[in-house]
Amino acid sequence: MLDPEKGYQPAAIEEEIYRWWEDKNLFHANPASSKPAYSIVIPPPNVTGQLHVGHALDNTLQDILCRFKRMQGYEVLWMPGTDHAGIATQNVVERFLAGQNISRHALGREKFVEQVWAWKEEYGGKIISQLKRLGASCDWPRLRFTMDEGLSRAVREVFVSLYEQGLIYRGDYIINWCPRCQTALSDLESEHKEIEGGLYYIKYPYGGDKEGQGHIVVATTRPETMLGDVAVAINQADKRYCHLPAKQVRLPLVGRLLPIIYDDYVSLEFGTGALKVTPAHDPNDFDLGVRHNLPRIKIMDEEGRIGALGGIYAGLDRFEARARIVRDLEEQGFLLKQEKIKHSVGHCYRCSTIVEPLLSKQWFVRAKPLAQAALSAVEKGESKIYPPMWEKTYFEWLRNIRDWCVSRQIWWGHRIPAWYCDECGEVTVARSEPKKCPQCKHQPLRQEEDVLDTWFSSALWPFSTMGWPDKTPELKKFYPTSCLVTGFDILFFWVARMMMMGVRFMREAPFKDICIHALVRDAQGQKMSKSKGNVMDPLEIIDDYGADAFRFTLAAFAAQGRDIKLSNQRIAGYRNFANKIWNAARFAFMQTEKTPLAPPDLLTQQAPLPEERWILSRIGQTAEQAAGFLDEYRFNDAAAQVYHFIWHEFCDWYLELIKVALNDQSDSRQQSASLSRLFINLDLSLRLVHPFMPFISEYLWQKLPSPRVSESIMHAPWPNRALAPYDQTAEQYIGLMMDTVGAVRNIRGEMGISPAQELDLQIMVYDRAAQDALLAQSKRLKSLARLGNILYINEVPGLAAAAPLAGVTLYVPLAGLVDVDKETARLHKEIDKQEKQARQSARKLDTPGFRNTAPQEVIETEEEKLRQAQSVLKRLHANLERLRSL
RNA sequence: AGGCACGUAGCUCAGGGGGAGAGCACUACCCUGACACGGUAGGGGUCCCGGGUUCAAAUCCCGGCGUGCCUACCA
Repeated sequence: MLDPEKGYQPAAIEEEIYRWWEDKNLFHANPASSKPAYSIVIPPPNVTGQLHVGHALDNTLQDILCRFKRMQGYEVLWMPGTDHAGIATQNVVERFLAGQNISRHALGREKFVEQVWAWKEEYGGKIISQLKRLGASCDWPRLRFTMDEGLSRAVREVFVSLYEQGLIYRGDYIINWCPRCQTALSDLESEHKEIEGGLYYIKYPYGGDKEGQGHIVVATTRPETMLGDVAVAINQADKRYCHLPAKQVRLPLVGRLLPIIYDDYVSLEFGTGALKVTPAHDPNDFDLGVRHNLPRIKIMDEEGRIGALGGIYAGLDRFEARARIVRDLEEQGFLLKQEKIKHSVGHCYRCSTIVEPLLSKQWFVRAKPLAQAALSAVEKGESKIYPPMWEKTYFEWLRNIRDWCVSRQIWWGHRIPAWYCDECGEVTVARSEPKKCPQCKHQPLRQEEDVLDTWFSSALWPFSTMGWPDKTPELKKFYPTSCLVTGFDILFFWVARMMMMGVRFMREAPFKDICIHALVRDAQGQKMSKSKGNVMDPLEIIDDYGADAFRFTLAAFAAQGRDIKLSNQRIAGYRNFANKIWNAARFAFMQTEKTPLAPPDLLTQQAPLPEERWILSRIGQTAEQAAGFLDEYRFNDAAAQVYHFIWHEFCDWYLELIKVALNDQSDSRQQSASLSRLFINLDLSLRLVHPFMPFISEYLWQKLPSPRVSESIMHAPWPNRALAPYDQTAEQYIGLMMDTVGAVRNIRGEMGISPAQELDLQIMVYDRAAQDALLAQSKRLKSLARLGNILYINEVPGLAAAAPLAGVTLYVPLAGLVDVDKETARLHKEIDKQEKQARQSARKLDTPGFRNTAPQEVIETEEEKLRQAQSVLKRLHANLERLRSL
């Protein structure tokens, strides 16, 4: 049945098991169910995406929760879907077309969008099938896409109603512009990175009637923007500029006269205290311009080139222009000095091009009122964030939120439902395309070319996927969702905005809990990236170790608030764990070949053995604790609990103990009863494993010869105290026995007595209950500790080795078993050897040349050797002591 | 610049006012009829440093040092 030669072979069963689950429709969530609801919406991966370890972590955690809650009797909806991922996808397809020498512009908008759809049809399913390999139990027939019919309707509905409520507006503001992607970006999409740049000090000579009588020095990192300067600003409190001779300066290279203005915004510390003001190309200067009513001179175009207003520099790329202007300033004596400076500069989060702050007409969402509601939902505890430290970050961002630029000058996305009348200039925002202008009746109207930020549709995900704006049974049953599981990297991009939209349009926060997990890194703690070549492919990991082992590793690592350092070594460890489970089950199955299962009435007649009561008690305890941990999203603690239970309680003790009864041919009734109970306990134990390791647990569960409570382990109840009652007596009995066996084994190991050698044991008892407990266990005690006779005594015999326990002291008579003289001689020899080793290592470490010249590893080896030798010495001396006492 | 986290065994990390823990790695012995992807036993730590609170601090507080991350409109 289970091939003993090869051990557990995950690849052989995973696909089959998954197909069976799908065929049986076991992931389906029924909104009409009377069970309590539990729901999660998947963070939709990009349609063009490949499954990476981040997805694997995220979805493993969600799957663990879903499977756990299903077993606890909830009607579970795990809503799957994919995201159209505006700029990212457009870039991918653009690059693909570029490979065929086709440019997006040559193709035209309509054809290009067709191409993207075709791309999506071809590759969009890839990540879904990859999620299936992970074991994700999503309700796949519900699969949604942010640009499908229903979700697009939700997007239009939200946009129009926000517009009607005055929460969406269009206007000229400074936005982040990516000259490569040729689109506006939101503040979040501009990633600040520290880079080395130049700080240029430029002389602006006094102008007007003070022409040629000195100058003011301004400092800038972007000298090319001076072409758009309209003023120089100083702080009134700045003593250096108390008595300026002039009210104007002349702009070098250009010759324009600029007013000197005064504003508190200008820092006294930075640069020279004088600030050049360029309202069309800097967000602060823009604000200054508004305050002081300054003109806006836009000198750069959308491709990052100097425009017509840039005079002789027109047509130059922004960085060429910078170099040219610096050169010209220098030649003409305007450049005072330049220094190197480290400063943070915005980069496009999709293509890493340096973002240009640009004056542009865009659509904005008024964020403050929406943010306020999202804020108070968490403050009031309507939604809880785990771990709580993220709350602060969440609050901080929402409190300082700025309006959200939602228009993008790309083609792939939801086209903004606004129409322009070229006749009268009227703008119409509507749910469906208006035939003619409502003002002047002109037709046809021209639709807005821009599309929405991809995060706009993601923000609606928790309710749009459930059919909103219709009132669907799904919304009624499953909204708000129980939990959102995601990485902290999209806390603002996505989580905060879902909160904003959810509270606004559903009047209820979209999640009861928000579980924020960390990032997956490589074994050295480096962020995985293609350029570093340290990317681990989840599919390769699954091929090598199995999905279960991979999942368990992720869960075991998912400690709150700490990044995950993934290593193959660790995954191999949990692969071994899967194998352990496999072999434990194999042991049970093998017993059926020689022992019949007990009929039901025999099970009621035959009282359970202490170890059977004990393991049941442990199952209950493990189930309880693991459940508690999962409810607090402490996946690592839950996983550790299950791991320890299976390996170190179920396998190490229960299986070893029960072998005694299973092999006792003199009592076939007990054999049968114990075998049947073994399967019951295996059944319950597999359930504890199932959320973490769904494949192996289902496979083995299906093979159980005993009757099962449900078609799949997926719907087998999570063990509780009713199924696995607490048994204090059994826990005490077995605990004492475990200690006793351990003590005997310790003596055996330390004294170098062969495991095959049968030992006698003398027990001195101070506690009557302990004696009774041990007496009752003597058969199993003999088997596990390989004992001959057990003797209960009242006084200390002359020749013995002792190990004290609670209530008893154990003596193992060693006369005749250990040749004291021979063993002593051996130990002395060994000690000499270790001392020599230690001296050698110590000497090497002491040699100055050694330390200075040797590579790090050599030193570590010597230190390791020294440490090792010292610890061995310590132990050898202890054993000598012991021998002397014999 | 501000904020948040972290510093515990060789490595990766739990824990958290009174006994210093796990997994892996390491050492020794064992191919014992579930499993060598295994078993049994064992070694190993100034819990970053300095102060304070306390009968008691790895744990709480303050201050350092170090590391990582996030936010930000300082030219």
